[in-house]
Order: sequence, then C-alpha cells, then structure tokens
Amino acid sequence: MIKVVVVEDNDTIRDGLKILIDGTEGYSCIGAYSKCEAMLKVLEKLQPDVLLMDIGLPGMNGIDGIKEAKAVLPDLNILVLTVYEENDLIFDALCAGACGYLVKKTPPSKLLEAIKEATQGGAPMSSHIARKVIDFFQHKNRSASKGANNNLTPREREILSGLVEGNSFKAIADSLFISIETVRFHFRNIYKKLHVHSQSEAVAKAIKEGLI
Amino acid sequence: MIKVVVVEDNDTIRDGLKILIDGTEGYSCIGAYSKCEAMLKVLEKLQPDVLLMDIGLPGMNGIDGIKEAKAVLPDLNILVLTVYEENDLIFDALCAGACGYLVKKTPPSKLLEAIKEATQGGAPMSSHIARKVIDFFQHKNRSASKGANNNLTPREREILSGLVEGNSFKAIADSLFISIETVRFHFRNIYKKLHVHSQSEAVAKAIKEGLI
DNA sequence: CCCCCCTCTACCTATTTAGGTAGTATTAAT
DNA sequence: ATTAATACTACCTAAATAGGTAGAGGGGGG
Repeated sequence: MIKVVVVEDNDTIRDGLKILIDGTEGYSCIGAYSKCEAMLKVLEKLQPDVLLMDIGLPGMNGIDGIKEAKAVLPDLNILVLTVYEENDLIFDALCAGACGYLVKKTPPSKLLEAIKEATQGGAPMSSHIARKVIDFFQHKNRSASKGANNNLTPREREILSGLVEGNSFKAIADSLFISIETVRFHFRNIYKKLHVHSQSEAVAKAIKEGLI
Repeated sequence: MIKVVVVEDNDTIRDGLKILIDGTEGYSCIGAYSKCEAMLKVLEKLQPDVLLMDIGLPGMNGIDGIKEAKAVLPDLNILVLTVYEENDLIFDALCAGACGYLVKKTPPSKLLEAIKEATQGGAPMSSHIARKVIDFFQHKNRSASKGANNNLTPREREILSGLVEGNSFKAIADSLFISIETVRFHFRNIYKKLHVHSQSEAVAKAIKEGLI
C-alpha cells in the first residue's frame, strides 16, 4: 500500500486527488492539506511514501515546503504537481528535493503510475519537463563550447586550463615543455581577449563562462 | 511515419530493433549500422526523425558519435540505448546532445513509445536514469551549501569573494575599508585552510567547491 | 580572569606576474 | 606570393603576490 499525502490549495482538485488515490487498489491518501504549514506539522507522524505537492500555494511557497519536508523526512519522495512550466521553478523544485515534476494536465492513470514510479526509485516527469531538464545539460555545454571561449585558440585554452588547475606560469611551462616566456605571451593575449588583468579574474571568468 | 536510424554493434540486437521498428505501424527503420562512422556518412541524406544509439561501440565511441551527429543535424532527436548506467556516461551523453537515455532491458512497447515521445519534444528516460539526472541537481546544491565552506570565517569568505570577482588585494582592501596588509593576512590563512598557494588555485577551489 | 579565535596592521624578502617591445617559425588562406 | 593567425622565445621594468615574523584589540567560553 502506497501512502500518499497531498498538498493543494484548490479544494476541487485536492478532493479529486484524494478520491482518485483512495479509490485505487494499492494506494491510500493518508492526508490532504491546502497549505504546506499544515502538512509539515503532521508529516513526521504520517510517514507517507509520497508527497504530492502543488507549487503555487498561498502562505509558504511550495519550494520552501519541499525543503522543510525533506528536512523532516530526507528519504521522502516528493512529486511536484503544477501548472507552471517555467524553467526556474522546475530547477528550484528539483534542487529543493523533488524527485519528479508533473504538469496538472497529467491524466489520472499516468499520475498513479508516477506515484508508484517514485516509490521505486524513479523520477517521473512530464515529457516536456524532462526535455527542459536535459536541455539544461546541453545548454551548459553549448555556452561552454560556443559561447565565449570562441576567441581563445586551442593553445590558449590549454594554458588557461593549467592556471585553473592551480599551476604557476613556471609549472605550466614545464608541463607543456615550453618557455615561461611563451606562457606569459599567451597569457597576455588571453587577458586581452577576456578583458581581465589578473590570474584570479581570468580563472573566475574561465570557470563561470565554462571556457575550460 | 517516424523515420528511425539505429546504431548498434551487436548484430542480433540491431536486427531485432530493425524488425521491431519496421514491423510497427507508423515507424520505419531507414538505416541500421554497426558503427558511428558508417551512420555519419549517410546521416544527412537519410534525415531521420530519431537516432537510436548504443554507447559502447567499437571504433568511434557513442558520445563522440552523438556530437558529430548533432553537428550534422542539430535538431535530430538522439536516444541512447545502452547497458551502462554509470553517471559519467549518462551526463556525457546528455551534454553531447542526447535527448533521452534508455537501458537495454526496456521492453519493446516502451521503446516504441519512447521514440514517439522523442519526436514530440519529450525526453524519455528509464526511471532510474531519470532519478540520477535529478539527483545531479540536488547534489549540486548540497555540496554548495554545506560542503567545505565551513572552516572559512565569514570575513575570509568575504575576502575570497572579492578575489573571485576579479579584484586585486588593494581593491579588496579599499572596498572593505581595511589595509592591504590585512587582506594579505587573511589570504595567508585562507591559503592554509584550502591548501593552495596562489590566487588562481584559491579561486578555482572556491568556485568548484561552491565556497562563495 | 585568562585563553582562544577572529580581526586588524606592519615590515621584511624572495618570487611571481603584468605589460611593453621585438623577433623567428609554421601554417592556412587570399 | 603575400598576409593573417598561431605558436614560440627573449629582455626590460614596475607592480603584485607569497610567506615569514610580530604585535594590538575585541569578544566569547571555560
């Protein structure tokens, strides 16, 4: 029996979810609240398997609710159920501890399946949400490979990497079997291209913009 | 009709996939190769909707194959189909441009569904893979908020931040209304605590470990 | 009350970096 | 064949940084 707790401010939806869950073999809705605060008070007693949460709530917002819930029960599976598809909310929710993210138009059968999946170590996501999540990885890379590293030559990137690893000019020179003067030469060009005037600035920019 | 190209070195599996895809209404396997190189040569002509790729291939590895394929057809939906569940491979594949990641034990019906999902802007993933992906976000946060920033005093973090912003010791001193000697004093302590010996190393460590 | 930690300042020396000028060699493109 | 871009080396000066030593003042806890 999968024990589910629901937090959803819309009475109609909340009641609908409770009826759906309780009405399905193997599922039980052991709590349904309109606010995070109310849920958090009894969370430890309830010990649910899955927490189904709305994000756009009055009072404490859903993201903070997730964090607090995770603080009480670190292994709780939290599913976000929402109308929002904004990237920030998705990532905030995932970072806060959600293990899945469903849009509200998800059909009941899929919702029940998602709840079960969550208890089995899965991460149910609506397909468009999943795409946004994986896009994150590609964007991370895109900015790294095209973004701003463009004007740096391969050799310059190599040398800059050495600095990011924490090596001195001399160490970089030795590892590349070139003169320290050559390293200095490259850094002059790197600094010009990145518009910086010190090692630390260059390292910070290199890491932040994913140049390396 | 969804046009699929398969790359898989195991003849049995490859033939099985081709038969499955061709044998299903609405799907067509317009190419099946045992190596990335062969697929890449004809990719532009084939113009498939989905590329189903193995990762552990002889010759060019799957990750590079994904990158090259994306270079030819940037909007191609690439699904990884593999036995590997190592984190690095998953993330490398996603960064390279895969839009989904399926383990080989995925049943045929799920596989076909995943192919369709990919063409509709989804990101089909086996449930355990999805969990690993979302775990990434949570770990990212955990190490950033708790990780190692502990042993630095508030003042030291403040000063280190200045360095990460790209400021010189003097600039940091001025902005905090303290002497440059004080800044140097703090950096000596910061370096000891972080076990580094230069600005760049400190900045790199600070950013990577999320100290700032 | 005393000790420890944090914060602040100073001086010394050796090393490293920043920025400028100047020149050679190789390769790819015009 | 000339140009542009890249990679390499050298020498110069001024500035910044690393590491050591030394000491003052404040606040919290034993």
